Formats: sequence, C-alpha cells, structure tokens
Amino acid sequence: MAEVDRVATFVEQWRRERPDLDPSPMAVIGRMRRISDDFTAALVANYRRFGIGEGEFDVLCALRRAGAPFALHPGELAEHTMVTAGATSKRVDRLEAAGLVARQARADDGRGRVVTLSPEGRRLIDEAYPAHLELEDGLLAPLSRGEREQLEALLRKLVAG
Amino acid sequence: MAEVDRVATFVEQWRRERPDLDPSPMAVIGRMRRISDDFTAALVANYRRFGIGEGEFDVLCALRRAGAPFALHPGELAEHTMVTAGATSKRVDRLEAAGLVARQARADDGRGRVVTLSPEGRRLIDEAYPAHLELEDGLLAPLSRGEREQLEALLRKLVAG
DNA sequence: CCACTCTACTTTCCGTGGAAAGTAGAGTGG
DNA sequence: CCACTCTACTTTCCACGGAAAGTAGAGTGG
Repeated sequence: MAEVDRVATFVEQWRRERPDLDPSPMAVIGRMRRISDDFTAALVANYRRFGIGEGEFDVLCALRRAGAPFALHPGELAEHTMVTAGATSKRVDRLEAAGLVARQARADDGRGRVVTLSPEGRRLIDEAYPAHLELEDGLLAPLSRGEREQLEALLRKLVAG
Repeated sequence: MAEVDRVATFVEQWRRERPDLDPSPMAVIGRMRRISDDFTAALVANYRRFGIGEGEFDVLCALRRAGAPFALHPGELAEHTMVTAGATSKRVDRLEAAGLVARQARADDGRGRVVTLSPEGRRLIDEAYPAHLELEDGLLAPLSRGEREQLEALLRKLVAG
C-alpha cells in the first residue's frame, strides 16, 4: 500500500514541468503497462513452480488448446504464440530437452517438423493451466464481475483500433 | 482488420478443450497484455525516431520530470524508472556515450554520482515527450473521453489491489 | 584509529527474444 | 531435368535487463 500508483506521481510532475501538455494519455497507458508488467511477473513466478518459463508455457498452451493429437508445426506455433520462428525454435529446444514435447520429421515434407505434446507435457499443462487461471482470477479480484466485463469491453475496443 | 483479436480465438479453443474451466480471466488479462505489448512496440518505434531506446527514454523522462536542475543520483533514477541499479548503470552509459547526460562525481560522497541532463538531452526529451504523448493519444483514439476515464478508473483499482 | 559493516554504484554472467543469415528440401518454368 | 526461387526451420549474433559478485568510499563501535 505504500508503493502504490507511482504513475499518478509521474503525471503530477509532468503537469508541473510541462503545463502546456496534457499528460492524461500517460495516466491510462502508463498504468496499463505497469499493471501488465506486474501481472506478468506474478504469472512467471507461477510458471516457475512448474519448472518452465513463459515462452514454454505459451507453447504448451498452444499445443493443448489445439486439441488431440496435440501436434502443431513450428510455423503454426510461431503464428499462435506470436513470436518469431527463431524464438519458437529455441523454445521447442528447451521443451524437448525437458521431455515435454517431441519434435518429429514430417513424412510428406522433408523441411517440415511436427511438435507433439508428450504425456508428461500433457500432464504438466493440464495442471499448470488451471493454476494459471486461478492466479489470474486472483489478480482481477479487486474488480467485480461487472467491472471485469466493462474492462474487457474497453480493451476489446482498443484491440480493434 | 484481418488479424484482430486472437485472444478471442484462444478463449474459444480453451472452452472447447477444458469446458470444466472458466477462461474468462484470460480474456481480460490476455487482452490487456496483448495491447500493452502492441502499444509498447509503437512507442519504441517512436523512440527510435529520436535515436534512443525505451530505457534511455525513461531515464531522460525521469530527469526532465524532476525539474531544474535536471539532476538525479543513479539510485534515484533506478527508483523512479523501476529497474535494477545494474540496468540503470548501463542505460546511463549509453546516454552518456550519446552526449545526452553527464555523469559527475559527488563532492560530498565519494561513492555517489550525479546524472545530469545535458543541453542536447534537454532538447531531445522536450521534443520526444510531446511526440510520445501525441502517439499515446492516437493509440487511445478508439475510446471516447468518457471511456478513457472509465478505463483509467478500472486500472487504478487494479493497481491498488 | 582501525576493523567491520553498510551503502552506492558498476561489472559480469546469464536468459530471452528479434533480425537476419544459413540450410535444406519443395516447387516450377523453360 | 535442372537452374531458380520459395518455403520451413534453425542458427548466429546482438540488445537489453536481472541477479549477484565486485569495488570503493562512508559510517561506527570498541
């Protein structure tokens, strides 16, 4: 409670130093980024409990979400997780080393690969994902149901824009 | 308009695969993080126009915001910009190399340093900051005044929580 | 006044992702 | 059928921040 809302202070200082400018966009965007970063830190701490990082979690989620047989090409993974193909390659390396996915060659295309959730990977994500949701729910606890929906609606507008 | 709102798809897929779980927190937090990242990318592109990165911009802002004589200790900078002392040290290195700040020894304390905005640094941030605000305003364009305030209020609740 | 500890920074090492180069197989026009 | 291009990944190199070790001056108890 002591360290709360530094953004408010920043906005104040800017108002004093540059009264000719309207810093209000910062109050919204700065706060959103700040919260986003704080939440990310909390979520990452949770992934650590399962021995993985955020990148690996994202990949496991993508595979699990895809449904049986829980297999996607690296290209699809990159697409779904919104990182570069290079980053995906390295994430799959780490997951493979941890025995959570398997990387197979494709029969029909010598260039292609298939990344498949291993039984251990399946088990891990089926445990980690509920924990993830529970944590997220906790992070949103300061908001009522209605407020969450309100927030979601506003964010949806921003995504579209 | 084609690539819009991937998060909605994810939520759908999860509902199908794990109907026992309520993925709605993801709809809020996932979207928020997604927007935060997109905005960050846009803001970084803007910093680049001024030849600096986000870390450097943050430091210049902290110094400018502090008011005349635009001088802070590295420790204060770290505090204000919410990164580690090590990261601050490196940011100041880069700014110093670019001639945007000066790093002086403190007379009263041999361990201490003072980082001061140079005239070039002052000029740069006084140009970059308005551009930054203008860009942020544009990013929020999909929302009306009232919606922005609504969003800010919701975010403020989350910060407190 | 001198050890011991504390404080203020800086440096080193590491993890992670992006950009772009590298590799190898697929597809295609002549 | 063979160059040329395209596609699917992987690898390399780089930037940046965090953690923790390193450095050096300040403060303090005996």
